[in-house]
Amino acid sequence: MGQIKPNKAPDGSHLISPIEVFKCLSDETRARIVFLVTHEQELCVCELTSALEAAQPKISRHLAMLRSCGLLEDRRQGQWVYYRLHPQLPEWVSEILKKTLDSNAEWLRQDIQRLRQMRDRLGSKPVCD
Amino acid sequence: MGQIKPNKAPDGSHLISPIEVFKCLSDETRARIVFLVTHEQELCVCELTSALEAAQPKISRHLAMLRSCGLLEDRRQGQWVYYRLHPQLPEWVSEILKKTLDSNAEWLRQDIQRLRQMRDRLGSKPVCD
DNA sequence: GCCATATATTCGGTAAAAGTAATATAGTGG
DNA sequence: CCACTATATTACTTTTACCGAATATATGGC
Repeated sequence: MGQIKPNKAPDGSHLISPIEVFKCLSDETRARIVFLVTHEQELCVCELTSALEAAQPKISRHLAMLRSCGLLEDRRQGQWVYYRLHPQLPEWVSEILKKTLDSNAEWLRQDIQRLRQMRDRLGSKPVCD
Repeated sequence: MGQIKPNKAPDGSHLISPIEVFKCLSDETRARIVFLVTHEQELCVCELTSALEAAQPKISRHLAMLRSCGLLEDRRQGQWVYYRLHPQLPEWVSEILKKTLDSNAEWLRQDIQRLRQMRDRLGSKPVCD
């Protein structure tokens, strides 16, 4: 995965090639991140490490790739960094994300469940929010 | 890309994971093959080598991967082998192929053009048909 | 400034994927 | 059976991508 800076298309959406998109989604860790974020709107890094049960540097490295190709956008809030789908994602990309997610719900079940459990465990405590 | 034999889902469609699909499409040669086939319904190997201007063994190797994961189906006719999208492809896969193709027409333009030129050059001669 | 927590980056090793060249198989027509 | 064309496969080399461990940076609270 090279480091490609996203350019703008005439309509203001990001210029991102099919290959780039599919490369992003061809790694299991990245795919789970992208689809979790698609499902949950916004997630911080610690939620992702919990949900995926993966080491933090691993998640961060993949997040960097997803950022650099324009699929995700990050937003810092205090010590936390939140990731969401890039708002200027071309329509066809959001479409295939949604379609794939809807048709493969079972696939993400465990990750989503771990996410819920983590949130329940934290209860109303103001951590990571 | 491993050699994974496609299994059947309850509805008769192939069981193919999102990751497998995206891995197939993450290589430029394979993506061009798949989208060309999506666009043209059916293509034989020699048409693909011409359209992509690639060595025949290279095309054949990628075709083997696309076959083994259930994305393409092959059909032999005389000395030619024709490839098409696998008829039992899950609906979500055909959807994202169509959507991606429609939204990235420019991307395949040259390949399609070379295909047309090849066909024009052969004219009505009964080669590769 | 110091410590704790959250996140990012770098480095070195390794394994998987892609390319090239050579060779094998399959079908067709003589 | 032989020669020819189309396609597939194998063996080898090179490149790319991923991972783990260590380290760096950023923020918040004292």
